[in-house]
Amino acid sequence: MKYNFTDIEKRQQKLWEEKEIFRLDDRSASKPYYCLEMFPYPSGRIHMGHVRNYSIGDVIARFRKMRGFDVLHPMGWDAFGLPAENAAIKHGIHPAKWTYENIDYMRRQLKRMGLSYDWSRELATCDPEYYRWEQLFFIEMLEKGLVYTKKSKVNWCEQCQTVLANEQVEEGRCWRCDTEVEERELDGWFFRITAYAEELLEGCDHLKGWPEKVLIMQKNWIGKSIGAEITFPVKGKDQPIKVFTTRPDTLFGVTFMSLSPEHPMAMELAMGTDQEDNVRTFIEKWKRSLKSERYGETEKEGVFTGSFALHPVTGKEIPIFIANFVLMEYGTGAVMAVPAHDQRDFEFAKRYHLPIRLVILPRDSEIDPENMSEAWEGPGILVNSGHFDGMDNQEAKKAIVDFLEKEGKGTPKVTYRLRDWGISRQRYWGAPIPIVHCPNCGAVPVKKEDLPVKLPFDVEFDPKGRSPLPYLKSFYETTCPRCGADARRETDTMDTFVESSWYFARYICPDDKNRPLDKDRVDRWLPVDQYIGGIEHAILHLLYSRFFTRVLRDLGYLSASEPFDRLLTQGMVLKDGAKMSKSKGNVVDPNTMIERFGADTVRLFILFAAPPERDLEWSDRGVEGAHRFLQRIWRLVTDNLEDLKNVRGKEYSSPAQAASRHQALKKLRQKTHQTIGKVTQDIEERYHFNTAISAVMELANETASVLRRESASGDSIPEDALWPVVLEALETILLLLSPVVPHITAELWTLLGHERIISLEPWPEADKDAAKIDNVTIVVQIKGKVRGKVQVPAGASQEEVEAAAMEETNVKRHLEGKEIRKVIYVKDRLLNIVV
RNA sequence: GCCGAAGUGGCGGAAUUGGUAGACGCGCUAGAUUCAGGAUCUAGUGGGAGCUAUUCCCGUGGGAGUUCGAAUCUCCCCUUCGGCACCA
Repeated sequence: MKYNFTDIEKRQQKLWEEKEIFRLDDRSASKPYYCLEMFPYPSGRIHMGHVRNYSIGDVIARFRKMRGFDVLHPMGWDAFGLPAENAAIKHGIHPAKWTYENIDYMRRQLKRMGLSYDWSRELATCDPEYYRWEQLFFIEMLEKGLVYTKKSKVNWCEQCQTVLANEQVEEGRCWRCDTEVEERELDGWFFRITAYAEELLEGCDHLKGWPEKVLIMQKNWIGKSIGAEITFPVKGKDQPIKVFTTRPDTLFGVTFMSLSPEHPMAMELAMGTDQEDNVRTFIEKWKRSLKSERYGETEKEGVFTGSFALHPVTGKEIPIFIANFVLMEYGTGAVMAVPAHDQRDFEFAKRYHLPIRLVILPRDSEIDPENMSEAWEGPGILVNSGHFDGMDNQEAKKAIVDFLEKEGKGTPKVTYRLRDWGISRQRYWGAPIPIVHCPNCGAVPVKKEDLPVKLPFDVEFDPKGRSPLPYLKSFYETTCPRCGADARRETDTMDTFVESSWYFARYICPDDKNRPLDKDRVDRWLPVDQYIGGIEHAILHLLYSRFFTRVLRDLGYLSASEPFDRLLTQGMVLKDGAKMSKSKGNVVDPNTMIERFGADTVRLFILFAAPPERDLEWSDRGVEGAHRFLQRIWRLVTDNLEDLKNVRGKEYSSPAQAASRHQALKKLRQKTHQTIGKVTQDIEERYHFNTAISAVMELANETASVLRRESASGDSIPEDALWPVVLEALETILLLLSPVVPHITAELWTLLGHERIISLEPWPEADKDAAKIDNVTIVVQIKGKVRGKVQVPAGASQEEVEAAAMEETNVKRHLEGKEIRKVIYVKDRLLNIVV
């Protein structure tokens, strides 16, 4: 019988669909398990990254199901986004049509992979029935003060004709098209993610099932700094300048002050001084410079303002500079400069010949205050610091802030790097922001009962790429929900990351027409037990989802604080050492591979070639190898089908009895049950599918070798003993492999005469007695070098093993004339004799 | 610059807690089968030495250390990848 994977896969998939075996009734589940993979953007067709992502998720979902869990395993589409609009401009096809056609095609592709999704829960985020709820959240967040609008400097991508969030700018470039980002002043809507900064940071410590790497990236992104805000009076002015510092201990080392060129007082300080022209020139030059020129480590430059601040403790005059390296967005836009203990201030002081005043003396290294070559940023003892002298600098931080606070000159302060999430996009293909701009009332939310604000379909696309919405009268012309006056509808749409920040919750109740989330149902399933996706979302999507979950919790929609209990970040799929991409021409198309080898082979290869978190090198030879293995399994069952089927009909020995009748069978049975243990552990605890698969390969090899020896040496093993043990081994192989290669195992399972679909079978349990090893090989080392091996019964005492070891000729040879000083014995493993 | 991860045969990788380094697969070599190729099967496959023995030496990026014993722990260095990047 030939392994006709095309027919088999088609037939099995049809059967699963007809019998709805992966459909879940979430309300009657007694052992809920939520397995989720990041949903795809319907870009056209799936790529190997998707294949890997979904194969990993499918093994976990199928495994859990066989372990008796009620598995929620949904799939949907992250369907809003710019490529759809670009396609519209380029090919004249409507974004909706383009998107839904892609969804249809990609859904077929996913189905061909044999993934165990409950397709009845499928959703697309561009569906008004989906985004209407998001508009509702927006309004409720607005009511709670979690949404606000402001005019601000934003990241603008000219190519995409839209604003980008901070998280979407990578090295000063657009995350999507790599265009250099410009700065623009624009009105925009913001989600107050900073209100949750502390909670999001603190939450990282409880996400035990997340990779450390992702948590560190999130923590860094939130960027908490503990310090103080200190007020410096300005000589001859009423208004003081506030600075933020994490080093209040260095307060007495302040010799000047640096302001950002964007600081509101920058120009004012220079007015009327002889520095006025210099400062104006400097600021103007800075404003003209590109963001990319300011970015990174550029030469420190600045200009004196002509004004002086007064040291809050000593009252000494401190020159105020404008400096190119001071960021307006962080802290207060002004810094107290301590050149002796901050490298940037040090470089600046050197360049402009400003005094350097040492106030922290390191304990063990010598510093010559006259000839410092770099700032000392380490710990030490305070000097030149008035009555704080002699104090440890860590203690001094608190002491000085306490002192300033008492004097009314400073307060403890915590600052975060995280900025609020700008969600306005000047794009068409997104969820409309449910706001109306009224000349009398200002920005007014749409009435909840009027939701959704539907995205209009009959639009003309602008070849320059601008959104058509601001030009579409029928859309923007409206009346104020509050006063009824003629008003203009908001024409920006929401960042598509908003949709993906809560889709995992909607999958639980996609059928609910009356509310976004049914709390009772949602609370049973969230957080997601296992989430799987690419590392590229380490900050973006994963941070936004964590934020959104907390918002929904505080709006009363659900109880969870975290969306994802465990997170698995899979590595990339590479070809010839590089990420697959059209421009490099190293793309391997999943379709081609599935046609040539079948979905099972592709799944098997991709899971076998590397552990999931690591990058995976695509290898055509490796795929052939995976296919060969499946062929072997196929033959192993079909070549012996009659004998195997006979086992149940005839009065054969039970596997346990049969094993006791022949050594080779005992060994095979032992291997069978050991493999169950190993595979279960590898999948359940470690997600190391590669080693799980290799363990099954070993069992298959052992089974084949028993059969081969049997046929070669005639009838040394009685049939009624052989076949029960071989059948047990083969059925175990099928069950253990079924989450990985569901089609071939299902087919063979049926051929062996089983009525029930293999995916509905319980996961095998290892028989501890059968798996037990009775003889172990103990390594005998002499001074840590292997000199021999001895066979002893498992659990043998040190005396027994020593006695056996002394019989070994090679061991004897090495011990000759030497004195045994010490013997180390590790039970069932090794004996080390030290001479 | 800072933070993090990784470095093991010709290749992908294994070694879960410090205890036989190289499981499993790919590739390669030889043989069987075959008209041939492919497929399949069998045996071998880290390097070196060798009185061919149940042998010895070397070997997990490099160097030191801890230990009876280190791919695994500690310190220093090198390389690659990822993240952040003047965050006061």
